[in-house]
Amino acid sequence: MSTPDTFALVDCNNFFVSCERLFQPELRGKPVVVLSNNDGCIVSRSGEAKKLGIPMGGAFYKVRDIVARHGVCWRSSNFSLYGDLSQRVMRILQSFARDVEVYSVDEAFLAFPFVREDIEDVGRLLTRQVEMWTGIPVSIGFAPNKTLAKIATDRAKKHPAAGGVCSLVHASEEQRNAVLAEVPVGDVWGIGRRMGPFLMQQGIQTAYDLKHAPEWLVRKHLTVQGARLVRELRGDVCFPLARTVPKKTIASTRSFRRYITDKRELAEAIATYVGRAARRLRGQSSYASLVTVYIRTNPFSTRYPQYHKSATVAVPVPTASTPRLLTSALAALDTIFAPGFHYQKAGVIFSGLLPMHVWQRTLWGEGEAEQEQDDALMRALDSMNKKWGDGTVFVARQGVQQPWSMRQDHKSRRYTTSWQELLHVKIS
DNA sequence: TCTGGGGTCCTAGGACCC
DNA sequence: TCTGGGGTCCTAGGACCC
Repeated sequence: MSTPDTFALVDCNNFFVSCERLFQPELRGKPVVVLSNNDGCIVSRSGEAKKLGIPMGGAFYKVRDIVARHGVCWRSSNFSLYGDLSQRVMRILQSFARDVEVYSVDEAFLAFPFVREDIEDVGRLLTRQVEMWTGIPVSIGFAPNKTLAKIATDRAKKHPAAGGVCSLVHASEEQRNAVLAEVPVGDVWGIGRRMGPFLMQQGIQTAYDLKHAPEWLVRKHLTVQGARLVRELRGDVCFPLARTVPKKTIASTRSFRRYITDKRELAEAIATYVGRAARRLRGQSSYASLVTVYIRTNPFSTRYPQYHKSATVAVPVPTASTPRLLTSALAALDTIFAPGFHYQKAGVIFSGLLPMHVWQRTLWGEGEAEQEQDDALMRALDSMNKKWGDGTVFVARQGVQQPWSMRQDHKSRRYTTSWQELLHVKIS
């Protein structure tokens, strides 16, 4: 594939809040926030909530007073709803461009093999279409590469008069420089918490400064990824559109509703996470060869002593079988568990993933029958859970009560993915 | 009382080999 | 007396993203 001539980034505005508003019109025009798992952090804010100074990613309990004073509405996160709406948006984008990279739940890069004069009209058509068909407002930025498209999209959001569209495709060098000079260096895609302040210290305040950073500084202090980023600011293409490839690691981690001190409860949580991650592993037709388990106390706590540890074990034979992966995970837990601590979070990570068919081809018959049996059993389990709902069949070790499972006090219904929770509309 | 979850990529440093 | 150095592979951990 030759290098595309135009890149676009489509970004859903306040995505989780927009999803909640779609089915709860009473939330429109009000300050709204959506919280992370366990109702811990703020992960999405409406424009009204941003204006109140509620920080993105901040701890919810720290802004309780603002919430009370201004009547801010809040919702626990509802990922099955967001995932479903995300897919609908992405399908529409795929009808606009052949090359689409779904970058995250609320963002996608598009590539076009042409440069057109009327690209902003295309953008307006696209944003209208998405909003009309899904109810989700989006912004779009066009540019000659991904890094600049990201900047264009941010600009589109800041200047709503332009209809949620911004293009840097036809901008002259001077115009582009003027735009870059308004972007703080820390807001550039790929410059984070550590590099941002460091670059500022070096006198590099804006994206424009970074674009013109001296070569020695780029080589000495930026990673290869950082050097590519600088080249993209200059207009080169260093980050091509990525194809959808299988994940290299699959993780399931959660913090608990309350502290766990009991090893048996910790094992229940681990078993639950193994089940969840193993299902996603099978979803991409992979086997895992390594299982990592980690446990930790609350790093913010000053009341209790700190402890965190992880262990990685190789499974005897790469597998996607929940019970076999669980055996390895519990063995790993045995090596790291220490009594007397208040555990706040645990996680399971599968790595060393390989495609099932590749593995099976290299198998020499040894263990093949067992593996086929495992796979058949898991297929049956997955299809039952798909048919009758999650949690119909599970490994007993997961526990039934799960008193440690996460807190979600203000969760909206699964309007689009659960028959029991479908939106009922009265037609008179 | 209460601070998320799931990823990718890169680098440094140790082990090992010749 | 004087005890190398370069390459590769692996892993842990950091930085960054949404």
